[in-house]
Amino acid sequence: MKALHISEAVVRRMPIYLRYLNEMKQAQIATVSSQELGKRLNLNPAQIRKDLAYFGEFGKKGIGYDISYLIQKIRQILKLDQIIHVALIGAGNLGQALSNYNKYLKDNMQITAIFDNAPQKVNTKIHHLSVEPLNVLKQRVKELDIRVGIITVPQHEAQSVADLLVEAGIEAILNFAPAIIHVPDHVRIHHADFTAELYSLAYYLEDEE
Amino acid sequence: MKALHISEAVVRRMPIYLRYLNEMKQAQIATVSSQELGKRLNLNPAQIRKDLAYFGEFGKKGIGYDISYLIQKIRQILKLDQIIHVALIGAGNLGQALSNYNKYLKDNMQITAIFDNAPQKVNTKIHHLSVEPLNVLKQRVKELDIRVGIITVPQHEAQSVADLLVEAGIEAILNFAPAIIHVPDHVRIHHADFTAELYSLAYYLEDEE
DNA sequence: TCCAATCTGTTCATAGTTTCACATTAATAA
DNA sequence: TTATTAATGTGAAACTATGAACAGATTGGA
Repeated sequence: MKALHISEAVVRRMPIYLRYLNEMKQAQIATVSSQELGKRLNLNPAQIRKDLAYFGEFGKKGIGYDISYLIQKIRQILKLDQIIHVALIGAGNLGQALSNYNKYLKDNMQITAIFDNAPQKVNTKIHHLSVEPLNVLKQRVKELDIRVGIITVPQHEAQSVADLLVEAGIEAILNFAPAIIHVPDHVRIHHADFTAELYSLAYYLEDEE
Repeated sequence: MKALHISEAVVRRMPIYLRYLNEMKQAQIATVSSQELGKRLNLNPAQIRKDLAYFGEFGKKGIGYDISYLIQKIRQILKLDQIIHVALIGAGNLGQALSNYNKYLKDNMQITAIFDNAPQKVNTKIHHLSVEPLNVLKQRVKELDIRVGIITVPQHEAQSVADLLVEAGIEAILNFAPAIIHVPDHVRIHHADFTAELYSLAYYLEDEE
């Protein structure tokens, strides 16, 4: 069932499904159809059914999907049925903002350590975590079983931080710095690039005015 | 030259090109080949050539692309040859972090107003901009010629803020709230969803450990 | 019980995207 | 001047993703 390769587009939709399913569950709703999901998430219902079918037969004909069951399955698919420890590197404004999200993530992915080299930041607390210097990163990654790194340092430091994370044995990186950074093939990297996102929006503005 | 429809994938790569070209220009480099760009940005050179060729013939055979000229062209394509005024709604941690980026953006897209309804935030200053309440948003959007909105309010307020922006006549929205929000077809919306990005990374972690 | 309605999983067609491969052009060096 | 090298722009091929359509399963009501 899991032998074949799942496209990135499919994987990226799974968390979207998961989040909305969680909302529905909280609203005490028991089942949902692909049609309803599609309307809510602006997706084609056939696409949703197909996405889910890559991983198994989770629905019931005539009924739809049992929400609790589907949540459980998607969590398994995304490996969120265990706690994944995450390190944040860069305790600036953005880093602090992201550590706020920890509350949303707490059951699944957890920011477990924050690193920054600025002397005025080291040892300060951000949401009950002490900021630590980068020279202990490698050791702390091992100790805390950290598998994912989030880079929120300035652009020109991003590559060296990534190198450090790779050396520490991290498996995946989410990079917020506005730069393309390079990592070995065995490390997964996603870019969350606010400026690029904003610039591409400009393309769609009306001409002239 | 611009009659045909350009795919979103192409548009999203343009700011990536632009950013790296700007770096090269700063380093006093005059020309670049698609091969070199591709190596640096992890893209296939043919793809880069084709992307650019959608908009015109900017390169020279045997030479490559003149960096200054290409920067100018991409700016035109992305409509960044004018100042685009942007409103930020939500003066929380994330909103403050994003307004830091204003310095990177200052020549092109500029955060011109910040809105938030929390009484303890209204009238405080963030990088020389006063936080204003949402009830003046519509008026201020007109006055300041604001065309783009960035949503950094909590999830459950995101849709109503989007509605307000649409009503104020905004043309494009960048949504940071972890929710799918709905807008009319004439408004362009992009989602910058940190939690979804992080969750999808988990999929690529090694099984077991 | 049986019909109508609902909704999944999947096949197939369509649409879109990426990559290859090459004709063409420009610069450089012999 | 003439080969050689470097690099673009683009047609065609390969690959990927999306969407329509339908068989089959389940429910609920007549």
